Amino acid sequence: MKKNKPKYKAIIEGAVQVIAENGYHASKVSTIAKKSGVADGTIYLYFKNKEDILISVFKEKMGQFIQEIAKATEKENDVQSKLLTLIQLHFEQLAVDHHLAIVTQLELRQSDPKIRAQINDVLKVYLDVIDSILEEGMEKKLFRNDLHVPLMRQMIFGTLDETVTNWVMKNQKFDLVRLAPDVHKLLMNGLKSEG
Amino acid sequence: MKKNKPKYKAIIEGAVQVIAENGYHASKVSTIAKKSGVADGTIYLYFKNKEDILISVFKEKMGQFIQEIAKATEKENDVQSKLLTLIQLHFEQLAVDHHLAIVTQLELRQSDPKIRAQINDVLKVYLDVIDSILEEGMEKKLFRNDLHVPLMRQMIFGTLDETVTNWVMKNQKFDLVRLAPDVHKLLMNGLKSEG
Amino acid sequence: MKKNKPKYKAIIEGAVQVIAENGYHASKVSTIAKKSGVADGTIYLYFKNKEDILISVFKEKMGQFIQEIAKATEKENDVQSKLLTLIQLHFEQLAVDHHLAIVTQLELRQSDPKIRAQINDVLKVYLDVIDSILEEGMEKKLFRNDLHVPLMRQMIFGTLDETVTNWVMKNQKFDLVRLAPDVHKLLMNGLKSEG
Amino acid sequence: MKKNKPKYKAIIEGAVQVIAENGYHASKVSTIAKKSGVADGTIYLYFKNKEDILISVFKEKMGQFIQEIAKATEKENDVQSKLLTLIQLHFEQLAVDHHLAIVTQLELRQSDPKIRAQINDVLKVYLDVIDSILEEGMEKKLFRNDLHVPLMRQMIFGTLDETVTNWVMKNQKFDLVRLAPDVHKLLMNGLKSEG
DNA sequence: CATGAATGAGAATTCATTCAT
DNA sequence: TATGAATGAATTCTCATTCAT
Repeated sequence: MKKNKPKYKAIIEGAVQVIAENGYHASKVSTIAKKSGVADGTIYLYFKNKEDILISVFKEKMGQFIQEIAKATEKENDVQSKLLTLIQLHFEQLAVDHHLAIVTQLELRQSDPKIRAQINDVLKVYLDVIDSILEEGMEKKLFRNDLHVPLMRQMIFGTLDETVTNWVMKNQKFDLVRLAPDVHKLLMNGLKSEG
Repeated sequence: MKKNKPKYKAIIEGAVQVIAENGYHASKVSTIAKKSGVADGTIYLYFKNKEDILISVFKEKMGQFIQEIAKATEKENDVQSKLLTLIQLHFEQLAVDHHLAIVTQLELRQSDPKIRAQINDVLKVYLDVIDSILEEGMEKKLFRNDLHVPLMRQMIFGTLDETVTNWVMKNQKFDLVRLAPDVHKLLMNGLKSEG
Repeated sequence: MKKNKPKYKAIIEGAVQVIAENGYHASKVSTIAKKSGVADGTIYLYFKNKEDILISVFKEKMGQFIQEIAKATEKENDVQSKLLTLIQLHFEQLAVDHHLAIVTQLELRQSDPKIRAQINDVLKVYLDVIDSILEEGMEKKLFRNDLHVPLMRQMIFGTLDETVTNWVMKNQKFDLVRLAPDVHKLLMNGLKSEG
Repeated sequence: MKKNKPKYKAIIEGAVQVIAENGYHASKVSTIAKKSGVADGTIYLYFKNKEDILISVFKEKMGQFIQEIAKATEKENDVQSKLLTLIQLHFEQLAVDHHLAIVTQLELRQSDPKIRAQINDVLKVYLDVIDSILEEGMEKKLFRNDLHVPLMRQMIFGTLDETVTNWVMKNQKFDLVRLAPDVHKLLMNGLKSEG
C-alpha cells in the first residue's frame, strides 16, 4: 500500500507546510520536494500530478480530522454533548495545526471543478456527521422540526467555518478553542424546539 | 474618472464572466480582453495587472451588492425586518447574477495575502452592516447579550455564505430566494433573548 | 523645412536627454514625447520611427559638433595648431554638454547595421577633417610618411575617443579640457617625422 | 562547477554567434537556445536571465583573451617586445574569431549601467597589463615620463580598439594582423623619451 | 525505487505605431 | 497639424512533468 510508505507521508507533510505558506497555486512542486526531502521526480512516483498532491493532502488530513470528530461524537450519549464535542474538536484540531488550518480555510476553496468535486467528497462525510446529530436531535424532539436539515446543517457548518476563517485571517491572535461553549450555546438556541 | 469610462466597465463585465467560467487562475488576460471586446493591451490602460482586475471586479461588484443591502436595511424600521431584508437581498442579488455568485463564493477565496487584504476591506463594510443590526437588536433587548457580537455575526454571515455556496455547488438547482424566511427564522432563534 | 520647426527641435532636445539618461533601447517614445512637451503621435509627424529619432539626434548634434571643429581648424595656419584646436574643441564641446557626451560615447555604439551605417556617414566627415590635417602635415614633412593615413587617423581618433569614454565612465570627475595639451604632445610625438 | 559543464559551454558559444550576428538586443533567447542545441528552459538552469548571458559571454571570452595576452607579454624580456606582443595578440585573437570581434567591438558598448560595470571589471585587467608595460618602460627610461600613465594607456588602447573597430566595420576586408608592426612603430614613437 | 537535469508549452506584459477626432 | 487612446505583435521566463541513469 503506497500510502503507508514513508516517502508518501513525508510528501504529504511537506506539502501541507508549503501550501500553507504559499498557497496552492504559488507552491512549486520542486519546493514541496525539497521540503519533503525527496527528489522532484520522486513526487511523481507517489502522485499523479500537482493537483493530485493537493487532493491527497485534503483526503489524508481532512479524513483524519473528520474521523477524529466522528469517533468522539459517537461516544457521547446525548445530542447536546455530541454537538459540543463536534465544535470543540473542530476548533481544537485546527488550533493545534495552524498549517492545516490555513490549508482548510483558504486553499480548500478551489474553484477548479475537478478539485472541488474531490474536496466535496471528503467534506461530505463531515456533513453526514452533522446531519446524523441533527436527525437524532429532531427524533428526540430536542431540535425544531419545522426547518429542513440542510438549512440547519448550513448554519452549523457555516458558523464554525466562518469562525475559524476569522481566526486564521486574524493570524490566530485569539484563543479559538475557548469560543466553543459560546458557539455551542448560540447554535443550540437556533436549533432547539420552542418551549 | 477612469471608472466611468465605457471600456473600464466593459472589462469589468467581461472579467466577471470569464473568471466565473474558468476561475481566476485559469483565466487568461487575453480571454478577458476578447470577451470585453478590447485589445489585450487596452486592459493595461485601465488595470495595473491581472491581479488588479480581480480586485477591481470585487470592489465594483461587491461594493454595489453591499450598498444595495445597506440602503434597504436602513429603510426598515424594526430589527427583525432589517435582518430579513438583509437575507433576502443577499440571496436575491446572487440568485439573479450567477456569474457573480460563482465569483463571490469560489474566487473570492484567494489565499494570496495581497488579494485577501483587499477583499477583506470590501467585506468589512458588509460585516459592519450586520454588526449594526445586532447592536440595535441588543439595545432593544431583542437579542441575547451574553454573547459577543463577532460570534453572532459569524453565525449570520457563515450561515448565509454556506447556504449560497451550497447552492452554487449544486449548480443552482434549487430556489435560493425561497429559503430566506426559513434562514431568517433559524437565525432569529439563535439570536433572540430568552423569555 | 521640417527641421526648423520648433517641435522638431524640441523633440531632438528631449531625445538627447532621455537617451542619455536611459540609453536608446530603454528609452520609450512616450517618454521622449513627454520630455519634449508633445503628444506621442506628434513624434511621428516629424520622424519615421524610433530609430529615425536616434539617427536624427546624431546627425543634428554630431553635425554641429563636427562643423564647429572643421571651421575652427580651417582658421588655424599651421598643422600643429590645427591638431591642437581639434583636440581642444573635441573635449570642450563634450565637456559642456554631458548628455551629448553620454550619447556619443555609449549610444553611438549601435550594432544594428542600419543605424551603424548612418552613424558612420556622419562620423566620416570628422575623419575627413583629421585626414586633411594629416595630409597637410605629411606634405610639409612635419609628419612621418612611412605609415599610412588610416593608421595615424585611428591613433588620433582612438586616443581622443578613449579619453572621453574614460571621462564619461568616471562620471566626469576630472577636467577633460585640461588634458588637451598633453594629449596633443603625445599624439604629435607619435606622428612627427624623425630628426 | 557549473562553468565546466558542456551545456554551459555550448550556450556561451551559441550566444557569441547569435549576438555577433544580430546584436544583443535583437537576439532572442530562443534563438540562442536553438543555436546552442538546448531547450529554452535549459538556458535558465545556467544563466539568471538574458543579461547574464551577455555578461558571462564577456567574462568567459574576454577573460581568455586577456589571459593569453598577459601570459605572452610576461614571457618577453624587453619592453618593446612586450608592447609588440600585446598588439599582435590583440589583433590575432580577434582576427581569428570574427564573431568575438564583432561582440567586443560593438556589443561590448552597452550603455546599461549594470552591464557596463561588469564589462569594465573585465577590461580593467587588460588595462592593468598595459599599465605595467608603461611603468616598466618609464622606469627603464625608455618612455617619456612627462605624461601620466592613464593618458598613454588611453592612446594605446584607443588606437588598438579603433583599429579593430575599423576592421570590423569594413567587414574584415583587410589583414588586421599585418598592421601590428606599423601600429607598434606609431605607438612607440608617441611614447618614447626624447633623445 | 530514486534522482534531478532537461524539456518546452504557455502567459503576462510592454511599447512602437496608428488613426479617429 | 496635433492629440492620445487603442492596438496587438512579440518575447522573456516559469515550472509541471519526463526519462535516462
